[in-house]
Amino acid sequence: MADETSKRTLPATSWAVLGLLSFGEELSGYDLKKWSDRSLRFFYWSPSFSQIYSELKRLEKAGYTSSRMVAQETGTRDKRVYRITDAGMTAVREWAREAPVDPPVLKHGPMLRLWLGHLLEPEQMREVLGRHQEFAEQMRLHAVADAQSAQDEPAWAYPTLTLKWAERYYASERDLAAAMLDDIEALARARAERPADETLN
Amino acid sequence: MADETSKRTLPATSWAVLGLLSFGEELSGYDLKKWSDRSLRFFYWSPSFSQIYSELKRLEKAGYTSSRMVAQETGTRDKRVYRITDAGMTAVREWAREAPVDPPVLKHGPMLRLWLGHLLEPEQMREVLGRHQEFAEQMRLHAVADAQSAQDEPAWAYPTLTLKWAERYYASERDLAAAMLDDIEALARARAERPADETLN
DNA sequence: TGTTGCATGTAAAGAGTTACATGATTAC
DNA sequence: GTAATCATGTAACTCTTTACATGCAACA
Repeated sequence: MADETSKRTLPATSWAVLGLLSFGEELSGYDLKKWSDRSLRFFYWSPSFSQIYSELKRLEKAGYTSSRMVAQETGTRDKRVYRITDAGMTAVREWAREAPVDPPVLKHGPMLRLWLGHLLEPEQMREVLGRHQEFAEQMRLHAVADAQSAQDEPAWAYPTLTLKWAERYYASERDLAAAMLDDIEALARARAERPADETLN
Repeated sequence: MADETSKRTLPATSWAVLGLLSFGEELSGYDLKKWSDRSLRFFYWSPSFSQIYSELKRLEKAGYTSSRMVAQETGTRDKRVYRITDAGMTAVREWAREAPVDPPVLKHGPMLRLWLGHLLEPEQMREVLGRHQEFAEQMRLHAVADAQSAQDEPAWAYPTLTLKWAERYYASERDLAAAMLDDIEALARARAERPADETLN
C-alpha cells in the first residue's frame, strides 16, 4: 500500500537496501551500511551513509519498512531501527522474481589507464597492474573472511554463495592482471626487435 | 590555456573521450560514440550520445579539443568534427601518468538477484545464471571481433591488449556462472537430504 | 587531549540517463 | 511507405557523492 505507483520505479539501490532487510533483522542505517560493506560491496558497490538514510526514508514512505526509535542503555545517541513490513517482503520478492535483470556494469579504472598505454612508460603500466593485483587479492581475502563469518547460518546460504563467487571473481582479476603483464612484456620485446613502428610514444 | 582550474576536476568520462581522440583521428560525436562502443564499453561502459556531446563541449571550453564543421558531399546534415589540441595531448598524458587510478567499480545485476536467493525458486536462479552465461559469451565474441579488426595497427597495440584482457574477462565471467550453477545444485541436494532448515523460502 | 567508533541527517553539486525534437538519406 | 542510419542537441530528471553539522563514549 501507500503509493502504489512508486513500486516499479524504485532504483536497484532501493531494492538492495530492502533486500538487506529481507533477511529479517531489525537494523539501523548505520548497521545497514556495515552489512552492505560486507556483502553488496563485493559485487554491487556499497552506497554511502547519506544514500542509505535517504533510501530508508523512501522505503518507509512506500510502506515497505517500518521504524522505531531505540534508547541506548550505554548512553550513546538514540537510534532508529528499521524492519521490513509484509508489504515490503511481498514487493521485494516480486521484484526479485519478475523485474528484468540489469546487465553487469563495469567501470575498470586500471584498464582505462592501460588502454591509453601509448601515453605511458612501460614502468607505469607495470605499476598500475601491480597495484591492481594487490587490490584484487585484498578483496579476495575480505570475501573469504566475510564468507567464513556467515557460514553455517542457513538464512545466509545464498549470500554465502555470492561471496564464494566473489572470491573466485577476485582471484580471476588477480590472474588476469598477471596475464596482461606478460602480454605487455611480449609487446615490449617485439618492439625492441623491430623499433620502426614508433609512431606514437 | 583556457580554464586552468578545471584540469584536475575533469571526471573520468571526459578523460575517456579525450583519450579516444588521443589516437590522432578527427572524429564527430557520432563517431566517438561508435568507437566508444567498440572499445571502452568492454571495460568502462559507454557514455550516451548526449553525454558525449556535452563532454566535447566541456573539452573544447578547456582548450583540449578544437572543432570544425564539415559539409557532407552526400547531402546528409553537416557534421562537426573534433581533433585533440597540443594542450589536450599534454593534459591527457599528464592525467594518464599522474592521476590516481580509480578502483574498479562493479554493479553486477545478476549477482544482486542471486544474493536474494531465499526469495527465488531454484529454477529462477538457473535462468538468471543461464542468461548471464549467454551475455558473457556474447561480450567475449564481440571483444574478439573488435580486437581482430584493430590488429596489426601499431597505434592500436594497447587498445588491442585491453580487448584481449576483455576476452579473458568475459570467458571468466561465463565460467564463474557455470561454477555457481554447480554450487546451487550442491546446495539444493544438501537441503533435500536435510529439509529441517526451511526457515525462509 | 585527541582519535576512533557510534549515530543521523541536510545541502549542494555533479554525473549520467531518458525522452524529446529535428531532419536528411538509403535500403527494403 | 517505412525502417534504419547518420547526425546534433536540449530539458528534465534521477542517482549518488562530498562536505558539513552535531554530539556522546571509549580508549590511549
